[in-house]
Amino acid sequence: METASLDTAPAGVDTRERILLAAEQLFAEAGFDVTSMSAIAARAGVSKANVFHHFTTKHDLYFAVLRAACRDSCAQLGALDDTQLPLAEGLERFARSHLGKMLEHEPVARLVLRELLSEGGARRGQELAEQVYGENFGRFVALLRRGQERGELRADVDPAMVATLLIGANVFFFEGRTVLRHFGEVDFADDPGRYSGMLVDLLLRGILPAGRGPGTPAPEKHPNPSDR
Amino acid sequence: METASLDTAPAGVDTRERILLAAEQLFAEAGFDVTSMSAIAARAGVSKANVFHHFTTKHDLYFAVLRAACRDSCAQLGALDDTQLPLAEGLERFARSHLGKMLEHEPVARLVLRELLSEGGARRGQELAEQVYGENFGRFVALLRRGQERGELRADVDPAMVATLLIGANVFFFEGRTVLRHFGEVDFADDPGRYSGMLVDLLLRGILPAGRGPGTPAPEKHPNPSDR
DNA sequence: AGCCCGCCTGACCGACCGGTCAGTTGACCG
DNA sequence: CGGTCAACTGACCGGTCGGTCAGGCGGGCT
Repeated sequence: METASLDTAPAGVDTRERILLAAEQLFAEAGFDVTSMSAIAARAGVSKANVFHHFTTKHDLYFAVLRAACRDSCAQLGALDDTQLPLAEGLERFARSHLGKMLEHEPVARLVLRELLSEGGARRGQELAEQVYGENFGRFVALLRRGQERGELRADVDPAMVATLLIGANVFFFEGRTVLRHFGEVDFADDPGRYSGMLVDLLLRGILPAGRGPGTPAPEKHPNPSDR
Repeated sequence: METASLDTAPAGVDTRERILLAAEQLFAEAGFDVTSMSAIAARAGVSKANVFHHFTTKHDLYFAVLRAACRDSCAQLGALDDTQLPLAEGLERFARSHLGKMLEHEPVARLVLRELLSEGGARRGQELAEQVYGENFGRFVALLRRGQERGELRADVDPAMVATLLIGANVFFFEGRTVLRHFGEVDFADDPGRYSGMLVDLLLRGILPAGRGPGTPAPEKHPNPSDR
């Protein structure tokens, strides 16, 4: 059952990943404290003692899940800084991609966001987001800065501020959309494409140099999600 | 000990609020699941059984804390919609006030934000934020819409989107500042006044009608926090 | 063969959880 | 004075938690 002749279980290393998967799902659903090791073991189809055989402690397992999740979710965002797109298009592409990835991997995103609020954010959030997210943030800021040097961005704005604003808008949409949905004034809570469109539209007209409008004076009056 | 002659303990109703206060602090620090009723009782200086005498269940106590917290934090934001300020100033004032209140009542804010991610957000978040935060959001959007009718706001932007973007930026600053602090590119993580200034600057130049700049062509190159 | 060593399990432990209960106190009312 | 009731307490309950332990199993090395 382990000579790799079967399609399901190549070796004992497989159960380790089954445990990781089960833990990721359960942690993301209910959080660290509510999820019990017994439940993880049950979903993974192994004994609880076996979980402790692979991961010395509950926190150890949690960090392993967090690390793997961040690695996966970040690896997919790296392929946009080499493109020499005009800034407007690069921004739009990044915004859509970033929000899309969050929505696509909702459990993991919730897991990471919850970690931010967990008062250990000063310590855990530092080492985690610093190691993993800091890299992507830096790349994004560098992209903006290059655009700024090329004159596509107002000279008196802070690229880091622009990046923070865009990422923050996406994060808030992600975590607040269930509430936004019930605000009568909001009609974009279920349409991330439209949200991204309006977001970069708002952002651009504030970012572009004063006398320098985008190619078309009014690029899209009602940014429709027809490109999806 | 209850004839109101003493300065400390007017009556038995006082312990109820001591319990509420202790619960608010502990829930905000560590979350619902981690906080034990024993710990709440200990901090309140009463027996655990007494806590259960005043609140039938742990969830009951939690909801009481949540309700009181939202009531308090929202009551302070209501006094800005009657002002007939120019839009730019109203925006700036709202942004600063909103972010300030969050930072000022950090434990409560964390408590509410955590509730958003708690997968029951579809139900609890609805009834909670809909009842309490929906009102303020609506007032803010109405303020923007009035400014739009007066021509101070581009006609083709969604006021609800502007409100979402501003509030989202504030929320993200609040929950992310401990991580932002460690990004070398960010130098505003510890200066909410500067953040608000840059935020509305970015927002405004995207909001104002095309041919209609603010009173001064470049209102502030480096928005310094000297007004604090 | 004999041995070893990862992988894995059921049974178990002490600690702590949310919640209950019998009972004490003390103010108020007749 | 006795009776009532809310406020309050210490002791306690069943259950679950994270984590441990002794040992079974089975394949690979010598």
